[in-house]
Amino acid sequence: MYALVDCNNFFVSCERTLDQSLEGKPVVVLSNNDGCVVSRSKEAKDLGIPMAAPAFKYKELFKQHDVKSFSAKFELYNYKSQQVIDISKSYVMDYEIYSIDELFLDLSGFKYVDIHEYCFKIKDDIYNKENIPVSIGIAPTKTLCKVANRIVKDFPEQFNGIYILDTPEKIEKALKWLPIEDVWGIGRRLAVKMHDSGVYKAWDLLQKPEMWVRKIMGIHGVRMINELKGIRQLELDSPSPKKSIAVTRSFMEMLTAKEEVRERVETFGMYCSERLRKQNTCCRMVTVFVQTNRFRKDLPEYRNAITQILPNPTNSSILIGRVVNELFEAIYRDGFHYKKAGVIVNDFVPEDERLISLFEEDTQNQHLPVMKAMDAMNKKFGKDKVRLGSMSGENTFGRAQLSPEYEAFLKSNTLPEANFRFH
DNA sequence: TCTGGGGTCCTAGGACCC
DNA sequence: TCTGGGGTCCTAGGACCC
Repeated sequence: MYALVDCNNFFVSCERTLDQSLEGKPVVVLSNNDGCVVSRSKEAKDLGIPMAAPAFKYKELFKQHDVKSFSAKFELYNYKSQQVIDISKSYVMDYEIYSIDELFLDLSGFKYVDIHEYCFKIKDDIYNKENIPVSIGIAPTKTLCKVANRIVKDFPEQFNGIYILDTPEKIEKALKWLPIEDVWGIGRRLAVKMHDSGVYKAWDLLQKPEMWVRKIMGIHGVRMINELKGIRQLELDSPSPKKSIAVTRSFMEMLTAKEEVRERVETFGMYCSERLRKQNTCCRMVTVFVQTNRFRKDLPEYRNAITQILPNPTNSSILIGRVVNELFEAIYRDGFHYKKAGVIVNDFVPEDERLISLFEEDTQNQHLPVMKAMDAMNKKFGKDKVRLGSMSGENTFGRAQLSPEYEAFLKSNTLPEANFRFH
């Protein structure tokens, strides 16, 4: 059996560890620029605030019901996440970190242990030490763990945070209850196709011929069906180095000056380079994109992206910055109101296995010591203390004022690397 | 006034090879 | 008259996840 440990409304729970008085009140956490809602307490959900709700549309409601809202504090969330992982993994031999607020535990080999009781101990331990409430869903496959977790959350009084989905009878009952769109791996598009074909519950999908599923959903669908039947198709993954790194942001205000956009894009490129060096890889591809505000139908729309394959893999901020600049020049058009831009790097090779083109000058190795020194100084003295001349050094992204509790937290903790998948 | 920021995997089609 | 077939690699786009 696997267990899925899922932190309840994780970002909000993290905020509550800093301020106990938030307990029992409606609380939301907002994305960058305080744009939209990314985490909601139960009380906030009950007020009808949907996930990803644009904050400006709900301002009145927030005021009316005294909803507390916070800007995201990712250092805090990453730190708490690591604490939860450390506690959970101490109970098992094998585990998989699935996201910032979820991890799978391998319970095979626990034949003679009362799994239910054991998972209660994990849950209580996490709550006692870290003040983070979790739900645990237990089942023979990952997909069924997700279902079990959903059941825990939908029937809180009945299950008290833990549910085991093990017998065929329980599985059948659960799948006849679960809407198809809530199955792990069914997104918005597939949900529509499912409804069109009369599939409304997870159970209905199992009644469809395999060929049909294969045609509509590809190989995912076949795996999904087996997983729902309790036949294991997905193993626990061991942590793997990233295959792409992206730094993208929406701007607080729309930008019309070329140099302002350039400065941001160059900064994004530098962040990408830093993250490449952190995992000791070089990239062979760089992509730059810019776009206008797609919600402003009154303004002309423009979006473009361009990718360059590098002759020699690199993680030098200087070399990547140069490429980013060229690409930016190639796609930037005057006369638009830019709202968002980003840099994405991919196609990685380990730093020490680079194959060098014979015909292109390669200065990566000259840059590396300087870059590593820059990284070390930034680590010691704070983010962006040492930077390239092209960066303005201004804080270009908005963030609300930090609470005193959070300032205290930042001072008192050595923060772990922020390399989790989001959420 | 104001709408997030990351990631992964799969597939179809084209280029190219013999 | 008649115009191969199989394979790989790459890329863009689409789907999904949190």
